[in-house]
Amino acid sequence: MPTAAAKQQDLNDSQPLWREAELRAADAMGRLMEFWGFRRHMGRLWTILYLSPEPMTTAELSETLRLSSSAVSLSLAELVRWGAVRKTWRPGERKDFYQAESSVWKLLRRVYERRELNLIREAIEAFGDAQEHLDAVGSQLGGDERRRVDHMRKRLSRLSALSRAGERLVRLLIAGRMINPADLQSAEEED
Amino acid sequence: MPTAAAKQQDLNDSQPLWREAELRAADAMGRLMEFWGFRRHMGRLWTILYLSPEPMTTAELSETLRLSSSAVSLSLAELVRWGAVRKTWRPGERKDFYQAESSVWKLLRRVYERRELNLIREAIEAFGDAQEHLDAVGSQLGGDERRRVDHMRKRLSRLSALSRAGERLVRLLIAGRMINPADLQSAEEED
DNA sequence: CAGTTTGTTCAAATTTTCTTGAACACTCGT
DNA sequence: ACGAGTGTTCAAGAAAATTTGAACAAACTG
Repeated sequence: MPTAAAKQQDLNDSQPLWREAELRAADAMGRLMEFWGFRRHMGRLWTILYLSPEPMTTAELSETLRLSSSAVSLSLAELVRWGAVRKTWRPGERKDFYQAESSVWKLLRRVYERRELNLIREAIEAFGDAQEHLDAVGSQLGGDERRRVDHMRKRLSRLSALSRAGERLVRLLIAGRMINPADLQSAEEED
Repeated sequence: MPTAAAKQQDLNDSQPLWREAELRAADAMGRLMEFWGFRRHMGRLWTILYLSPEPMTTAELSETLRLSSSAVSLSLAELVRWGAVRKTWRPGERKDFYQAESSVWKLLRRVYERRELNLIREAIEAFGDAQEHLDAVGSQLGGDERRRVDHMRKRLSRLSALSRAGERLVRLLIAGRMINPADLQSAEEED
């Protein structure tokens, strides 16, 4: 019976020569995606598909990355929902084949549109709520309390201005238009 | 003995009227920060300090957010490392006081500089390694294998170009200069 | 229609991350 | 130097997430 080490060696031997390069790229993308708030396997799977000239099956993917078929199924489904991967089929084959959406720019845009924009909008809303709340109680107060609330009001309106500026920037990004980061800078200066 | 609900009510009653607004804003920022890969408490604590006209002590912070003193200490220390919060002291007081860095733009820039830029650089390096690896094995092959490796080479060089374009964009952002997202778009078109 | 093959869902198990209270360390005033 | 008041570190416990194998479901074949 072969030892575990020997088995591992066999595995290495049976891999195509370019497997190593493929895995390094996949890992790099996995780290990027994980950092960006996605499952790491989404980045890894997408990269394998992106580097492959042919669509691949779940079996090939799970073999390449040594993932269970359920992990592959889960992450692929999410990639499909994000439009990062498409299913295709081949005449005479019953399996599903997957291929990567190859325009990274398109994908970036979609994520900013669906996810980041939403996040910012929620923040804008929350800051707005907080401001309303302050306005409601502010009038009842005097003295120290009043000064305190006035300070909060100024700061909150800066946060609101900043987040609205952020929203505009993301919109511009999505539209592929020029962005001026100085807009953020000035959003918190005006008073 | 008061019930738990009654205790909670007492607590509510003893809070200043603006506490609710403060907490809403803090929570919104906590969500943003958590999404952005930081501890959620960092966003919450920073916001409380940002809204306060006076520097605050750890005791006040832990009371406001109902956090253990160790949680406060941990997150504050990290905020200090990021330059998002500064310690100050008052004559005659032994406690540490904390105040928020109030320029959000400065903070954004620092994070992009220290963290995102680094992340992209690591990815660029990894893609570069993968390319070298491919070049090393590519020459030994022929036929199908050769075609396969050529395809990978094209795709990898696109990933490299994209990540280098990303690095340039982040640099521009940090410098506060205009950014053209179309640079990303064109980075993956040229072949 | 029975039997395969393939894909998805689910709950349990594992791993990772977060939170906390207690122990430790440090500083200052007496 | 001692003791009170602060702040930090650490290990244990709690919570959250990821991962997996197995059960289930769906689609096709003969």
